[in-house]
Amino acid sequence: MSDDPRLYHARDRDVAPRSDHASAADGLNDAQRRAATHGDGPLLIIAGAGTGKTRTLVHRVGVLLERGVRAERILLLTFTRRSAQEMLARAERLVGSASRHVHGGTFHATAHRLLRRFGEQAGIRPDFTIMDQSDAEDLMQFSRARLGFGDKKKRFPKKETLHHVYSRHVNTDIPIGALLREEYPRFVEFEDDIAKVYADYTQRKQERNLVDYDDLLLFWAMLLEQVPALADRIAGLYDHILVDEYQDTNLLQARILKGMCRTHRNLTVVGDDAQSIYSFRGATIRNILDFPREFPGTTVVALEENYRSTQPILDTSNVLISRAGERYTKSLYTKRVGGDAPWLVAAQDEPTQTRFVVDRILELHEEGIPLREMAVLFRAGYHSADLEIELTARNIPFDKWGGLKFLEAAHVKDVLAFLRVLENPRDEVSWYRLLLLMPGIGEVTARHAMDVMAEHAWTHAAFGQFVPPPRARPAHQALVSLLDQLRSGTLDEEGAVTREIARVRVLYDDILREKYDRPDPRLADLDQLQIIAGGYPSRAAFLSALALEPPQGTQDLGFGSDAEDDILVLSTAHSAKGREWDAVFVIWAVDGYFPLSRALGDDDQIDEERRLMYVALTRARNHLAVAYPLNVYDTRRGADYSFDQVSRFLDRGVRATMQRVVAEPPTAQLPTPDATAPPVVDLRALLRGKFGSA
DNA sequence: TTTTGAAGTCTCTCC
DNA sequence: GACTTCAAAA
Repeated sequence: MSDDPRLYHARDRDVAPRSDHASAADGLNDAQRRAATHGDGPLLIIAGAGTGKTRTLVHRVGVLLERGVRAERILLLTFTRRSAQEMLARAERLVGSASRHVHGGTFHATAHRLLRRFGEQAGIRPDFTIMDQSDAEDLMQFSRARLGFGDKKKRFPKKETLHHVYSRHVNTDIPIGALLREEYPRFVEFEDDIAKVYADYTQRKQERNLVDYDDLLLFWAMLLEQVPALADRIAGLYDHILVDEYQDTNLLQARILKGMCRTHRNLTVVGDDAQSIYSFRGATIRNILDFPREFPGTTVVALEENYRSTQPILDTSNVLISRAGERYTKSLYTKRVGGDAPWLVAAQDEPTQTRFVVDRILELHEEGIPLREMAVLFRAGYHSADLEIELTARNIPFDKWGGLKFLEAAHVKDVLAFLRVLENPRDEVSWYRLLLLMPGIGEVTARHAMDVMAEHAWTHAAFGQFVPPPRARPAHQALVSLLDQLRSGTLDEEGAVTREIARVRVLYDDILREKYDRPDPRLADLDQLQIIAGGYPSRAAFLSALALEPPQGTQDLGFGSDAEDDILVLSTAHSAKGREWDAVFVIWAVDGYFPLSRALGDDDQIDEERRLMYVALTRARNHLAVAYPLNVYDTRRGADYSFDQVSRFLDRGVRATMQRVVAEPPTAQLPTPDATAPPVVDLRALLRGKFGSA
């Protein structure tokens, strides 16, 4: 729950004692020191890629502690759980255990903690369930259907679209109509109906005690802006607020920061406008560009000396980003000497590209670079499919970041639905999901069951009151007894959640085996889920943490990482942010892939894709290779083969900083068949025989 | 009337 | 390869 210490404090670990004479400001360059030792008042740190941003922030925390600021009065907001942990761990190494009580986490996790604590006084029941994005979309679908927009009289936006627009509206304050005109002109005519769906959705959430991601931020902002008594208490919790990756915050988050700084102005934000890559979720570069105006008297410090990459890699990156529109102009430089120009690798087709990357990885590995010091980056999760097959075939261990998440897998969500219904009997989304799993229960029966439960005020016994049609009776029976069994269990006991999942699986595993052709990997996922559950003190803590701090994938779960810690990383460019590797490969640098084709019409989106490419390139320390296949097998475009162009971001100027390499096609050629010779084996005849042609 | 199976339609990024 | 839409079976 909110007190789960793992989320907010640095992990306990051995700490090297600090010399009494050292200062947290030691070992920094001038600009970094200016930022770290800045006194009170707003501070904006413009930090280019690889310029020691994290280091500076960590040292600033150290300096604040040295000045006597109490750790628990410092709030460190980061973008991902990983960076929160990393920073707190580093702070602890720097200044010792004093830093252990610094509060750190993502905006959403922090909002969650505050809402559990203060929400009740603002009408939010403290036992709310957090919906992830797809849950929220499902709930939106209920509203859509209930209002009669499900019937296909006219093209009405899909639940994903409805949710996307809703979310953007909440995060950006842009009116619904404007969003529709901008992004979905064909739905402008439905504006009034869409507003009705949103009203229903909002009410539904309240009745069902559900909270979506956007609500977490929205309620936080509302507490600060509209409930003066609570606002003072909440803002009064902290004397210093530090925000990482500020370029990826949105208007709502900026409002929250403003509210949190009502009693003081000790706000430090760090960001790089050139790395803003989250506008799709409402992030706006304006936050960072307008910061000095919003907070008059801001001190601005720019970090431009790069400690990560070789100069040739920076040259390529600098030219690439110089094509972008509005930004804080800065040019990265390094004192590192030498280094090869990045490679621009032309490959005939995808297999050639794959082959090249794998061969080169092995080559570098031979030269002594561990696999974990190498990464392959791409625009979208599915771009690595061919590579994953090849790596598996050649026994190269890899870890994939981004893309399909463990928790988004249908079978994991299924099991969680049972737990969520126990936790919050009004959780309509989970009830629906769970009911549809049961044999003999379909959409109509499920709806009916939920109507009955609503009539009985969603009490625990309500489901038992429902009289199912004959076909569904065994399923109903089984469910009722399972839920009774689970509810009679003790809650706060060690390992209770794991045991609950085990009980659910007595029923669910059979359903799963029925549903999927290859059930084993999915059953293994559920084993993993039970293991993760073992780490949480209660069901509520488990469910909340899962929504806010999802494990990246099976490898994140503590398995494998010890047994095989030399693992290659495959990652989307988004998930790679904030990380660095000795050698980086960017694949699919092709127009339509990177940038993605759907961004092609829009200058702003193209700019964002360009920044994303910049993020990818600047992950590399010593070796950088950008590969593009010339011929693409792509059924989406109608043709089996299309001849593609190298990404527009690699224009003449950028290419001039790179060296060209031509990937050799895979050498293992099949022998050329002799068309005139008779077939050695007539497969068709064999096949006919196999089925005993009549 | 309800459920289930099959064909058809796309495919991003994350808290 | 996952999810929605459409038609057939119980």
